[in-house]
Amino acid sequence: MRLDDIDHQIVAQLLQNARASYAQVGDAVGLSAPAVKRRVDRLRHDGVITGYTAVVDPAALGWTTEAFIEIFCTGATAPEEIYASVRKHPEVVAAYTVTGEASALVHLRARDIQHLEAVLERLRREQNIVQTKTTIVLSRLIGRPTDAPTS
Amino acid sequence: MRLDDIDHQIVAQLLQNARASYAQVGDAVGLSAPAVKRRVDRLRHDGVITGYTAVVDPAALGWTTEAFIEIFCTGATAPEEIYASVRKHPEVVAAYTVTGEASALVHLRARDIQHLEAVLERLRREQNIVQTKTTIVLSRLIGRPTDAPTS
DNA sequence: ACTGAAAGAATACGCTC
DNA sequence: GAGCGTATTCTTTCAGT
Repeated sequence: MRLDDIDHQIVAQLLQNARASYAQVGDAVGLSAPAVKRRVDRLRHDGVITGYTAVVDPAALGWTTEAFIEIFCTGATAPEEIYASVRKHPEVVAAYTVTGEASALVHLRARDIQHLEAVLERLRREQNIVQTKTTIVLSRLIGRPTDAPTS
Repeated sequence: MRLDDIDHQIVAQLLQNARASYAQVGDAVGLSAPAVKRRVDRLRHDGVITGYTAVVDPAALGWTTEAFIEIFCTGATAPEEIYASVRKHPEVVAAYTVTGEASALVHLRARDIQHLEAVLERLRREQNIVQTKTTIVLSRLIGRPTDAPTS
């Protein structure tokens, strides 16, 4: 599962435009369309590329509020339990276990402040969670869509 | 620029698989392929969909370390200045200005801990930045690839 | 919404290193 | 044998009506 330079170029192309045709990608990297397809198939099979997604502007869909929540859990709560508590909430975009005082860091998006408040209440009702600390995003400076997949 | 229910379904489909054909999307939402294309064109034109990207597993590319850095700036540093200080570093995946004590929150990815350390040193050399507080990601619990675009 | 022309994807086959 | 390219067939896309 070693990736050569052309593999990296192909990945870069697909990061830029996941709907590009194999011929287009081939033009960019100096390969024929079937050769590109073979490599992409391999990259998918090897788990380097796990999927393709549209890049959507949340604000255009009416999701104007974004926040990071530090979650503090009881004693030694396993990551699986945190996962279970957090995955139910569709507003959660990402969640991580982290070093430091907090047990986990949750990245979420809400329609507005009222919606955010509702989500926080829901989160705090979870059994494991004893405290939350919210940091609201004022503005997004950079946001490369480079996040890893759910599945 | 109002979106009806079918628009939302189309967006959901493309979030799930950006390389799906118009016919496939049409099947899922109950429309013909050309009708889907018209709507997608409109969604792109209206800035709801800003692009398409591959979902890549950073670990498979050798990027195993991830961290969130709270950045503390001198006095009243403008968001533009923070942006300028942060955008140069390719390891930065996302950056936000936030409420709370910190001026900004930076999400970054590095190859390993040594690389992370190097990035932190680079960041701290920036003029505006007086202090950083690093939180290292131990494990990713959830990561829906729903982040907004760069441009 | 449907049809016809054009473009792209997938497979098979032959060539080179 | 591993990898690329060409050729063919089949599907998808797109612009007309």
